[in-house]
Amino acid sequence: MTEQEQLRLNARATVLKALAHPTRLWLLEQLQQQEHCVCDLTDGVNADISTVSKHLSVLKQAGIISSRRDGKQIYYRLETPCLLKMLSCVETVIEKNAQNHAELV
Amino acid sequence: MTEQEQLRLNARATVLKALAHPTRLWLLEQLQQQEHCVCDLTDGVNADISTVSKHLSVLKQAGIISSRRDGKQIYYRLETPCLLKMLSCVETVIEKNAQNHAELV
DNA sequence: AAAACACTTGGTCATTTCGCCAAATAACAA
DNA sequence: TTGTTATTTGGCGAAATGACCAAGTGTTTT
Repeated sequence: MTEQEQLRLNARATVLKALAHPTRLWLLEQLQQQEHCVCDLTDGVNADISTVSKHLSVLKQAGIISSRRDGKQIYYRLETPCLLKMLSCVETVIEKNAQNHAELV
Repeated sequence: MTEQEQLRLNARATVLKALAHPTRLWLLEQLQQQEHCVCDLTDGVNADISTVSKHLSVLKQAGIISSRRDGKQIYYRLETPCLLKMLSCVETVIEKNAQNHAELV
């Protein structure tokens, strides 16, 4: 693995790490159709507001979402909609796993 | 977030977490064309054999790769080739980030 | 059977992640 | 200005992750 490759793979891993959390995946699904403020999003998640805020911050840091302030609220928006579509392949893995597991029973 | 949703998102997050490591991404790229034994793969990674073996085990556990024994060696194979293709969207995020960063300078 | 080879597993330690609470900031309202 | 609402940030403890070394397993060679 060259240093060049190392950098490239680090960048990819960073984005994937940001995606790799159930709450963050849920947040992204909420943002798929339209932007939302933190208060909207907090309602659906069973977690502290500060926790949600930090998850959003992770996604923003990774460049997956962006934010804008409107009065007291901050609205988050999905920047790269293909990310959610791309998960169809992840779904393939999961279905395959379920099949394999079923075969073993 | 319903319990149903929770389970679905956990499954996705598990697969994404398995992908979210530079060394594991590198291993997957090696496996893209053909299967390889651990010794092949260890050569390219600057890490202990046991470390590589554990990374492969994570990928296998997630159902991303599979393995077969041939004599003394164990060969790993990519089970879901679409995973690597899907990373093109991750690449989009990275490029966008690079642009944004450039604009700020 | 003993040695050598290829790999995995267990143990340990350092680092990171996650979730909550409390405190800080930012915008608006009274 | 003081208070209120919306959100972020800092700090802390618990849990997960990652890397190495050493020991264990399975296979072939001698």
